[in-house]
Amino acid sequence: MTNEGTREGVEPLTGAALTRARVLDAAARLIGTVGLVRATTKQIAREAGCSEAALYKHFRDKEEIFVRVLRERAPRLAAAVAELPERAGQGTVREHLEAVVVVAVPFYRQSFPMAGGLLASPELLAAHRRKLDKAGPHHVSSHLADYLRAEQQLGRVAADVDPDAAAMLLIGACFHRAFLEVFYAGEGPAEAFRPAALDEFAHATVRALLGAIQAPEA
Amino acid sequence: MTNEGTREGVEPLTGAALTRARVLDAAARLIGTVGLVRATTKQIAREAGCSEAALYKHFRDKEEIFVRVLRERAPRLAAAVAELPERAGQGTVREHLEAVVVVAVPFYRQSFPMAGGLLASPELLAAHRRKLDKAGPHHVSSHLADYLRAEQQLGRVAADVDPDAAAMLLIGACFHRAFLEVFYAGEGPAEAFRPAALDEFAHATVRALLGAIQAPEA
DNA sequence: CGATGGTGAGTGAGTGTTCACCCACCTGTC
DNA sequence: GACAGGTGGGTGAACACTCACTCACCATCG
Repeated sequence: MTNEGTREGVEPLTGAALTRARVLDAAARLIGTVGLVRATTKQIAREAGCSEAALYKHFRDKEEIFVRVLRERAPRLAAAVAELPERAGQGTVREHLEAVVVVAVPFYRQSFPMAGGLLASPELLAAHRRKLDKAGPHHVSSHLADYLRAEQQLGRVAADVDPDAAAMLLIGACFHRAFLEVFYAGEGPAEAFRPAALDEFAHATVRALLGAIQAPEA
Repeated sequence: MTNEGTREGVEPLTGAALTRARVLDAAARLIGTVGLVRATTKQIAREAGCSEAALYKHFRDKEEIFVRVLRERAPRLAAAVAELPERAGQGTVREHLEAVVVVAVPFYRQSFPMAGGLLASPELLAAHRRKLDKAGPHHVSSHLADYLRAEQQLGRVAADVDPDAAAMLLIGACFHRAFLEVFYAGEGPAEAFRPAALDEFAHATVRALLGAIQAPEA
């Protein structure tokens, strides 16, 4: 219980904050391994090395633990994409879009087990939605569309393209890919969904988006 | 076993089959309204107008009810897309792709609440995955890719396009769109996700996929 | 024909288990 | 000694599922 930064060294987390962090880590780990429905208060407490009652010294209820995990432990996808418009004109469009894919797929993969629990329970979903003022899931594609619009004005993206539709295509592909990775975790047509294939996926997907699919004469 | 329509006359479903159908309808309705976690055996029985025990005369356990709902009540998206390759060369590519969008989005929208419950519970997911021999979710995009390949051989789709990546883009957009519709059901930026907008979405998305996004000189 | 027994559908009243959550109490630190 | 942080033990509620039983129906047979 006495804690100098002996073990972590970098982070001088004191008792209370340390326990809080351990609870969030435990919850995140359990959600990823055994799923949201088996991530019970008893399991979280055991994994965090404290009692069930201790959870309620730091969080109002179980739902708040999950909300905090989603907000404090998830990669900041929306924020990363929101910075893209500023980079318009630098590097290549292809590089930026591939970077989005490489960030977005793991983010969605990690978020799916938790989001799944929300989709299965409209009341949880409504509660969570209210807390996501400007970080809602639709902002990812809309920020990406903003970036494409900026590149359009710079002439690096064709003028007759609908930025919203193009952004939806790319983000949707990442979203679907992440779903398939979770769905076939460990089994199924795994060779296509192994993490090492992410770079290939990013390359092929961005290439398809950038290219024309319609034959010249058709 | 003997089944004349003596009582109903109009309804070919007699006692046992009727109850079974009512249970599946009730379960599907509850999943869509109160969510999977609140779709308890008690609620299903009440909604179906029978006792809880009666459920177990027709289904081994609760999980089997959900599996049957998913298999017998959901639109057959994979089957519909699987027929596409035969239609290569007929009509226009645009028409076929827009038709896919119009079918896929409602399908995914309806499936999300149930799939969400699966994602939140790896054991349910594994059980369900085993029963989906050739109807797994990755078949949708792979069948669509087959169709694009067929059109490619007919010269109606550019030869240098990766059919798998293009299919993933379109299906992914539908998948993501359906997710957003469920997530923002009733609230949020609803104007963009109203059902009436589905045709516009299909048109814009397919147009973006068919067009080139990269400027000629870049 | 009418008694007998088998059968599938259905039920009310439970079963054991698991869950989120909480109370009374302890303990180290300012 | 006040108090934040932490605990063991418990609580009522909800859950999926079961049990012993009823009832309607039907085939068989004395």
